[in-house]
Amino acid sequence: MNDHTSPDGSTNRVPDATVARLPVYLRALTALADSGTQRCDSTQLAAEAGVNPAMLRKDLSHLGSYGTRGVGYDVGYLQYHIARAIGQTQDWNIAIIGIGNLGSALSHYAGFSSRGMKIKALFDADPTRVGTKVAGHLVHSVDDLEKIIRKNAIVIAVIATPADQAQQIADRLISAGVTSILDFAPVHIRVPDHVQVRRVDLATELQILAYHEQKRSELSA
Amino acid sequence: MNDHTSPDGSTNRVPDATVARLPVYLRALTALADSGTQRCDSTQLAAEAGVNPAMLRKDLSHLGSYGTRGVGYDVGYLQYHIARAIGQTQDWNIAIIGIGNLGSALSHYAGFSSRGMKIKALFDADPTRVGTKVAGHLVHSVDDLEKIIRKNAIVIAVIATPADQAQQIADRLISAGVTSILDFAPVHIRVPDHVQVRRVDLATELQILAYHEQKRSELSA
DNA sequence: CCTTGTGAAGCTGTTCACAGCC
DNA sequence: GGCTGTGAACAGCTTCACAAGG
Repeated sequence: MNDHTSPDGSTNRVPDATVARLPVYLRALTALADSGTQRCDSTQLAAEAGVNPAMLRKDLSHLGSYGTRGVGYDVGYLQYHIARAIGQTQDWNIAIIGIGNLGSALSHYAGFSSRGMKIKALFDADPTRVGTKVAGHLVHSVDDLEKIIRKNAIVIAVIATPADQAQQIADRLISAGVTSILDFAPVHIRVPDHVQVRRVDLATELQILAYHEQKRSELSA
Repeated sequence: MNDHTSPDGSTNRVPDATVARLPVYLRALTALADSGTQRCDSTQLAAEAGVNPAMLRKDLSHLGSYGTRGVGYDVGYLQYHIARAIGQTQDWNIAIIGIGNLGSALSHYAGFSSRGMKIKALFDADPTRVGTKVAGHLVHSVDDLEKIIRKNAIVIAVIATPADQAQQIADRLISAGVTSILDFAPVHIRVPDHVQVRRVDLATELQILAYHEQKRSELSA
């Protein structure tokens, strides 16, 4: 037995790699639950999530002991405990800055709200977009960024602006209280230590695939 | 000195973690070049890319020895060699399947073509979308998938369909010759060993940020 | 003298294999 | 008997610190 989520509420470190997989497990469990499955073992769940069963068990062991030896896991029970661990029991208000093609697509994305991510404010610098509605949300002027972020106490924001504006927008978001940023702009943004940034680089993903394709074709040379 | 890209063309293994950062370095170099910088050292370039200078140097050492001790790197020279290493000297034809909000945004994304990724074909299952033009490209019926993929010898494809169609589309793509898939659908897709998949999960990225936000707020409890 | 390129050390993450428990 | 939970072995990645070399 382990220390995990101690009775007094003090929790210990879950490895980053594990944290990144917990939402995947949760999604896999939801899929099982939707298909009427009430119990599963680590092999099934791992297959659904696309990982090795040993890794799944090790990951879950960082949260606590929510399975039954010789039997497996109760889908609903495990679902609840993972959801709890990753903060899925509460909703998070988010803002999206830059309502171009990508920002607009993100605004429409149904996967956010089903995961507890509530879009609370959209911003754009283009006066022809300000005042329009996208996916049912009013697009605010970026001039009102600080005011609206503060008023709604938003701490998670998505940057979908052109590269040359990302740093400046990040600085303003942080000054208004944002402490987590998802960055789609293809530049590294500099932030203070207390702010976390995750970057998603769409072109880079394709370049990584292309690298391996190239290696493959070199073999036939 | 090292074995690296041997004279006979046989290359050796570059670590995956390095491959994933090479496009970032290339982008950083392009930014420097655009601002008129001709020479840089590992500290500058690493700062631009958001990594530790030692890691940058170690990464580059897997490609060869393209710097000058006591001086630094020639921007254009290094740019060329990284571009060469990741296959950026040729263009890659890609297909996008699922032209909803996300697929449409990806079709418009300028960052692809500037990185050598040429959109060659768009597909959708919705008859009201088939035949329309998105970002200058005709949307084909998914019925013609195999035919068009084969005709254009496309090996890299992007799946932006709903989750429940992703596996079936992947199977069809692979049967038509695709060997690299970028998957935006929130499910793990099963593929043969010779096919590589990279998954981008937008909601998961926000959930990871939320996890750390939650940890933070627990401290004040 | 300055910065690269790189062994070696240290760290993190993954897999194995089996003890523990139902 | 069978599956979980986990120590121990392993593999890969990052950082350090310095020798090599312009």
